[in-house]
Amino acid sequence: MVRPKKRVAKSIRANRDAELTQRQILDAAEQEFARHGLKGARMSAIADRAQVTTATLHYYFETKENLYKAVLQRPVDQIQTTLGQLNLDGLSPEAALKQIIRIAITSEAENPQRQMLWFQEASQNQGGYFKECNVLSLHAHLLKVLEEGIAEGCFRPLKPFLALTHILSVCLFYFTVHENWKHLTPEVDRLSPDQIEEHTEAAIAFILAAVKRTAD
Amino acid sequence: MVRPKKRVAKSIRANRDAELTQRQILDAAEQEFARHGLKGARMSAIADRAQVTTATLHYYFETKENLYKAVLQRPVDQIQTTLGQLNLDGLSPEAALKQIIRIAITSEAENPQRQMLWFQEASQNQGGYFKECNVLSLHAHLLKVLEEGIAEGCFRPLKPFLALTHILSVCLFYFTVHENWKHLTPEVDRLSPDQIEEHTEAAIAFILAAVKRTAD
DNA sequence: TTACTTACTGATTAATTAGTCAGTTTACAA
DNA sequence: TTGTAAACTGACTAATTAATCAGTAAGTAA
Repeated sequence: MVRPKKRVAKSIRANRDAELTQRQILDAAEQEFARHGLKGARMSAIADRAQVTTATLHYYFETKENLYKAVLQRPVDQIQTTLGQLNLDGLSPEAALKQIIRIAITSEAENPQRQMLWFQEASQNQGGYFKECNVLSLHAHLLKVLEEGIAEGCFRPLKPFLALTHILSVCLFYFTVHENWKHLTPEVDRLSPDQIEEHTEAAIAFILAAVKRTAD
Repeated sequence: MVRPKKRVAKSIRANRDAELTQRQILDAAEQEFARHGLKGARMSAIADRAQVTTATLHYYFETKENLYKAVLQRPVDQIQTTLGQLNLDGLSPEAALKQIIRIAITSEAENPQRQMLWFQEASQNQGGYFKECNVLSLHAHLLKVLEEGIAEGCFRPLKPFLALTHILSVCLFYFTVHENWKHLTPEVDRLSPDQIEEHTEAAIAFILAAVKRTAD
């Protein structure tokens, strides 16, 4: 005798808003993938954080890998938007550089976990998912400013690409290591607005001093 | 009727050297954990790379977590040794700083994948396994040099801890992003000795210019 | 009210993965 | 040669995990 299964009624998700649900899933997935990478991330952890079941994850994104790709796509789009608003025309190389430093730090501060997403992707999957999209337009702007400044003589005769690396280092490494330094000085919240402002000012002073031609 | 199992004879591992085997396992595990973190790493991948079976991994290290801890311990011991040979007495702050920059870059260049090991640990496990050990003795040296230089007036009046961060950024971020920049300029091997030497020289020039008091 | 579509889930399956263990091979001492 | 301990493995188990799918609740239009 086969007893038909009786399911209990569900209340669950009040919203029933496909767009909102997907955004919640992507937010949760971004956290999880940033922490654990593609392989290390757990669909169940993402589902829990997004307050849905794993079946819902598959309903919207089919596979874990698709969800991962969707997560990677978001910051790309966002950076593209940010840079669309950027206009450096008419600024001196020095002023333009200051502007770029501020933008780099600000956009990183908004999503500090994306650092790790980016590094995980490069180290685990050889950056395959990033290959085609040019996230690197900020780099292009910076490189142009550096080359102009060197040509005009207001910057030292730097090697442009190494200088680019070192400048971005100063801006971004702060966020890369902030987790590592939590256990050094647990009382300081290095992601608080005023700590980030201090970092920004110090970074500008540091970088400007490093690249500007000294009076001779 | 029970047919008793006959196992075929094995040649396999010629060496049969416990110490060597363990080192091979640790090397393989360091690569795998650096790429994928604790959760994402696969015991089978480690076993394959080390040319042993997963049973051997458990024979020597019991659990995945123990193996992970053993992997983390090695760099700690190694850095401790390196710093034991360091002597900055009698050097000017500027010369001492140059020395520290060279050491930081050199030791990072020897094991560029350890960057990720370190970051993975911080982001995945809140740096729990690192808490008790003071890997940070290089930081202590650097901080001391900076404070002396500021006090003597040969460095600008920097905030010591932010300056420390920015200096280490310039030295280390190069290795953090080198995977990300492979797909930008695939033809350049940024880990080759001469590329690293270029980075070192540029980093020294950059940092010194950034911290030194300008003639006034 | 009814018919239909979309959003979402519980329960289950198939595949992967850490961990176990009895047993085999090698080195070496007596 | 024999005995013994250490090094190592093949074959297995238990647990975890991604993926599936039939089915249910909610919205919507006729």
